[in-house]
Amino acid sequence: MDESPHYRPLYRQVYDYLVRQIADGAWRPAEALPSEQALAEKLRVSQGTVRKALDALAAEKLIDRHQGKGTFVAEHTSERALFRFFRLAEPGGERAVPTSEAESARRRPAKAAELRKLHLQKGAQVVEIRRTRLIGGQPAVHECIILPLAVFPSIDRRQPLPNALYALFQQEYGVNIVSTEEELRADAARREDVRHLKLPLGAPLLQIDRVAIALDGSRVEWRVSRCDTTHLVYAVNLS
Amino acid sequence: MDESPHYRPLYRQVYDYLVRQIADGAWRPAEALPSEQALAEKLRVSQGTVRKALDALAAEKLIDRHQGKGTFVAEHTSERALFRFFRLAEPGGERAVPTSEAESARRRPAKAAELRKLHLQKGAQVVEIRRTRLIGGQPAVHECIILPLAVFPSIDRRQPLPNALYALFQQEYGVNIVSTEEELRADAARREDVRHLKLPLGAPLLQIDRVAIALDGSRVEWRVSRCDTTHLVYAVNLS
DNA sequence: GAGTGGTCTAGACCACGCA
DNA sequence: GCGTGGTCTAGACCACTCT
Repeated sequence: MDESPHYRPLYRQVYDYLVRQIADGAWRPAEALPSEQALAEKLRVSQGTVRKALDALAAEKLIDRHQGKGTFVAEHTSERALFRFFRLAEPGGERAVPTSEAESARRRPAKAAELRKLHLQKGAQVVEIRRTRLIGGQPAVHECIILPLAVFPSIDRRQPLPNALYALFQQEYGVNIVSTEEELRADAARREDVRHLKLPLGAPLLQIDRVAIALDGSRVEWRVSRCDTTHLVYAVNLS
Repeated sequence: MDESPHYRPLYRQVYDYLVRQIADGAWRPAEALPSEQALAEKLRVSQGTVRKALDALAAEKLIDRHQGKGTFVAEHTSERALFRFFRLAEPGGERAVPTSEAESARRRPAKAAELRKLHLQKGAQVVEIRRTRLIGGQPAVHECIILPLAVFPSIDRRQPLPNALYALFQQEYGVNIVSTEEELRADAARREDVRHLKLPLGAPLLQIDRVAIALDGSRVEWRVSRCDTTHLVYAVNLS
């Protein structure tokens, strides 16, 4: 494996090695990794040590393991991505499924706030995507998405964009979203919101400010969603 | 251990046994459990099997483990409970710390919605607590908390209530809150909100509807918080 | 030094998916 | 029946805390 001045357990080194391999695309999404035994022999450690590393990866949903079948790179299918990061639901439970419309994308230099949010260098280019999302045929969310052009080259030329952007990020750009940081607040509908969401001016809406973080820790998306929560709720389960 | 018709791995049986022990208060919060070796001998399993069960408990934050010291029942100190389940923060990061004022508690029969939310039987008594919470000296949240009287006997006579209710639940009633289900929506300030939160009528506010779930899976608290998010945000990190 | 949890190993056997 | 991951064991050694 590798040597470092500070002590790092063997299984941790195996873990880091595997994360790097996945991030570098050594195995495609949904493709099988080598078996525990094969990895153990290749890395010259015991099978138990490999297993501990793989269990950690599975806990973070980076891989899927199936007894009798093998270990696979987790795939950001649109259903999974929606279920994992899209939190709007009917009050009481059922997860809501959105469709998109009225989409636009354009590239431009990043503004100061965007440089800060995405940890970009001055002068960086971004793509701004705006779209309205419908739930049950009704406009429910309008969102503004900022992406660094350097991470997603020419993504602005790729219209229409799929409903689940994170699946596109993974499949076409090799970018795995592993976590998000969100800030929620209530705000009053502005003229712009009235236009997008058929709400009265000043009506309360829920604003979700999200930064998405990739496998390598970089901040690759800033998304501000303004949601009509008359018929929907944002559902969180903490534990 | 025990026998059941369906297959349950040994470590799972050890896990269930330990959960039951903790739920029954076999060890007080912050008290040490027996060592891995001692548990292994008592339960007639290998140390590795006990370890796997303990690791799972630690992952769910039911116990704390410290190399060289031992394994301890996790304690819901007020700081920890606030950090874990109180999500209001300054925009950008710093977690906000609330104080309470204008508190009231009274017992009464549960209403229909409360029976449903808390899975109570008709005729059950509940305690309704209302309080305003200040952040930085300013009223920021008004909440209405519904508790089943059967679970928290005489809790209505215990005023003033501590800021962190979940620590009280654990220490005085043996009730460990392990998870919550929340639904968030934006709403317009009503007359009642104006009185509590110094907001203009109709101003947007964030409503958090939370059910808290105890170690045994029972639903032991329904809390509706109405928050002024002019200066605060609700922060969520998903992964 | 004694006792705790943490790491690592080697090997046996079980449960599952598939051909 | 073979190969996969899942469980379980026994034992060695390491790292940390406390006395």
